[in-house]
Amino acid sequence: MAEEGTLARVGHTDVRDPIGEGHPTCRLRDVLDRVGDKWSVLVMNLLGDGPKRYSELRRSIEGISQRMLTLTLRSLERDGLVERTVTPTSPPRVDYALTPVGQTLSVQVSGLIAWAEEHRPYVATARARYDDGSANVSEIRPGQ
Amino acid sequence: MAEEGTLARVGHTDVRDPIGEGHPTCRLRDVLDRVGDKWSVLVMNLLGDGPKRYSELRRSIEGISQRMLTLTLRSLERDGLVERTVTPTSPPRVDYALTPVGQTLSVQVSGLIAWAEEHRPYVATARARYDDGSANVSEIRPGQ
DNA sequence: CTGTATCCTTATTGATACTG
DNA sequence: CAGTATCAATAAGGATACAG
Repeated sequence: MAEEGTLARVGHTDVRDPIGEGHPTCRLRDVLDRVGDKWSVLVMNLLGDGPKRYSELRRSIEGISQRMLTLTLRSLERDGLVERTVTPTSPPRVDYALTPVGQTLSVQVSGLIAWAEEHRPYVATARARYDDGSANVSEIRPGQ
Repeated sequence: MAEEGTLARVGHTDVRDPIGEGHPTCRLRDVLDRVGDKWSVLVMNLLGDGPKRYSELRRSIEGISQRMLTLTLRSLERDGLVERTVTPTSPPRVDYALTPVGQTLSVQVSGLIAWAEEHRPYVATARARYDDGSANVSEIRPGQ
């Protein structure tokens, strides 16, 4: 799925699955791709607090480009996870909100985020330990 | 983070955060990257059923290359999420298992997967509807 | 069996400029 | 304000060959 000449969709495999019919891997791939791109979860999480305008999202996320915000939003909209509401006023106004189903996903996402916050110190320590002791071999349990 | 000349680590930002100190975005990025790569979650999920050998994982995942399996496993090990046990027998044997903390993550992952399975039909429908009606403009609520 | 090293292709993201 | 179009850079992933 390359950029076909215009704003392309964010990641996400198509509805047809690439490997085989009911292969368990494929079922999973769907969500993982949905949650796996760089911005979707961040956007979903923000929208979890309530509807927001395009510009609000843009400011809140900080590192995101217009391109990626639009791409992410479109993709979420396509999957029925967020709803886009255009108010064609003088400077146009567009609001985004989680759909009911989108909210159920955002609950899962929150769980993930909670896990992250709780275990970040552990992971940081583990990484330091790993990166440190990568040279010596004493972790293969010498006396066994 | 490019491939530095050898098997490089899978995704994952470093411990230092790239934007700013306590920026909320960065906290999240940690997990999202962990869960966001193509194979980590699949591996964690398999290991959720109990320890498995390298070759078992390889067969179970189907589309994965040796390279990516090793990369993923190393990365998970580095973060203290899986434990690697080498048995230096004649044909070497290596087992991988979730650590206690790894199991807590796998619980979150399961939630995500459950969500996926439950809402896949909805998402598929939403996509079809979106892709279909992309041409006409009647969704901007003409009568408002 | 369990990896590692390379090379190569493609996917993803960012920067920038421009439009209704 | 809320996008879209292009182009360029990078990162991720796969294929293949080789090694302990």
